[in-house]
Amino acid sequence: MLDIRRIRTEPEVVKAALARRGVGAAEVDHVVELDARQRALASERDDLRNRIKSLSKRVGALHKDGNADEAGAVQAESRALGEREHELAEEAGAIGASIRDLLLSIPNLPHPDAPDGAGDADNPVLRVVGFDPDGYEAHQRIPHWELGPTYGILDNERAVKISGAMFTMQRKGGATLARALVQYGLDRNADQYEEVRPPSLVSTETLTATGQLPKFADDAYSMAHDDLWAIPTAEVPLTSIHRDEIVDIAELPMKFMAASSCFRREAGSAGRDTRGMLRTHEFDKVEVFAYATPEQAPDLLQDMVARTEATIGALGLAYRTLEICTGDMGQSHHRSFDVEVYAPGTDQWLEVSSISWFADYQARRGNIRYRPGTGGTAMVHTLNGSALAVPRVWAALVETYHRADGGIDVPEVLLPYFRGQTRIA
RNA sequence: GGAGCGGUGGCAGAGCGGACGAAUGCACCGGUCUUGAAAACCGGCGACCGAAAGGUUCGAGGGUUCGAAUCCCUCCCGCUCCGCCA
Repeated sequence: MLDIRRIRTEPEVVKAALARRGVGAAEVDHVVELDARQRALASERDDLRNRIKSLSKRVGALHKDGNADEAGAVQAESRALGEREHELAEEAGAIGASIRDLLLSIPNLPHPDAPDGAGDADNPVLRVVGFDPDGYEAHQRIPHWELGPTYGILDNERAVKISGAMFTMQRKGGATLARALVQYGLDRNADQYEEVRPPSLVSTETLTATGQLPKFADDAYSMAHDDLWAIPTAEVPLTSIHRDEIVDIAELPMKFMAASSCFRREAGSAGRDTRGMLRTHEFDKVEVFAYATPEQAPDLLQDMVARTEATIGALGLAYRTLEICTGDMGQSHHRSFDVEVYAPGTDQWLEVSSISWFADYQARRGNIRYRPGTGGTAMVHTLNGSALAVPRVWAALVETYHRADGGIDVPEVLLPYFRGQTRIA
């Protein structure tokens, strides 16, 4: 959510920033217009309330003096004002609600340094690490959706029987690999991040704070009987840990990490990149998250990117890092980077991490504040990133570590999680 | 799910129709004193909207009233007991 005061005082700046994302100005103009009306009504309403208050005090005083007649007259006057006040309050409230609805749908402003672009094709590649296109053998060029069933470590046919299309099931070493990656992802960040095991089902309010609602309700699973949604990422509950609180500036930055299942309906993407483990309705992910001051945020963002790169690199996988251009940013993003891993069998760069700085966009939705020390309160900044998203890393590992003589090796850094085994299969 | 009790400022906790944005204590921030600190004493101290005047805010939303933290209704949350359960 953008700051309404900013929209009010510099609408042209806001519109120009939104234009970089390809977003039109109609909503901004509408907000400005509604805001002016709302404030005029509120002012009139407040004036009436003030008069009603003074009249009521006089009624009390008059009764005390035994002057019942005059008290009755004042009561009648106050009652009339009250009717008008009620109308004004209702109208102002309704306009206020539409303003909020509009604000919730307007995306965040991109960072000045974020590259301009129309879509994902315009995301600049910042660096490519460990990639040699000719460095892969024929046995590494077999996609994981073939290797998986061959070695009995991926059983999607039965996952579909159990739950439907786009669900996966890992077995034996494949299941161990999925769980090992979760543990590994947490261990890589335990030096600085507090581990959290958050709820997987959250309220509408919680899902609204991060930006999934109201606009992207179709992308999330919801419970029929309760006001609950299945989380699409641990970012959602982590962001709401301090919702509606004023956090102590001395504790910033506050860093959390969590492993969770992530649930996504993937509405509209059926049949796209859905083979094997590429896109599934449920997957595991380790997420890192921080509340920070605006000053702390840029360095934290870079640190999160560096951590993810190191985590992937240590697995012996090739990866590349892209910055997300204005045309490809998520609604809540201020500045964003993706890390993609190379899967030789699939022969694709697979997005395994998205690391983003949200500025105060989510904090305003969630009312998460701190005291900057210059008087008053300010919204915190939020950042988060995938430390390790399991399925695509799983795919890249299985393909990369497939051996010429059969079998799949366990990457060295994952050996501690494999109960003494050195083979995934 | 049923019964009972309860939700008030950062925390604890009074108030239960009329000057209540709300006593008191703790915490916090200034000051006096002190070499410094503690103690003591003095003063300050919620948030939100608004340029200001002013308004909002006692779990949320409705209602009664000239006037609601206080009365009524609905909902949400917590605690205790019962039921069910990994």
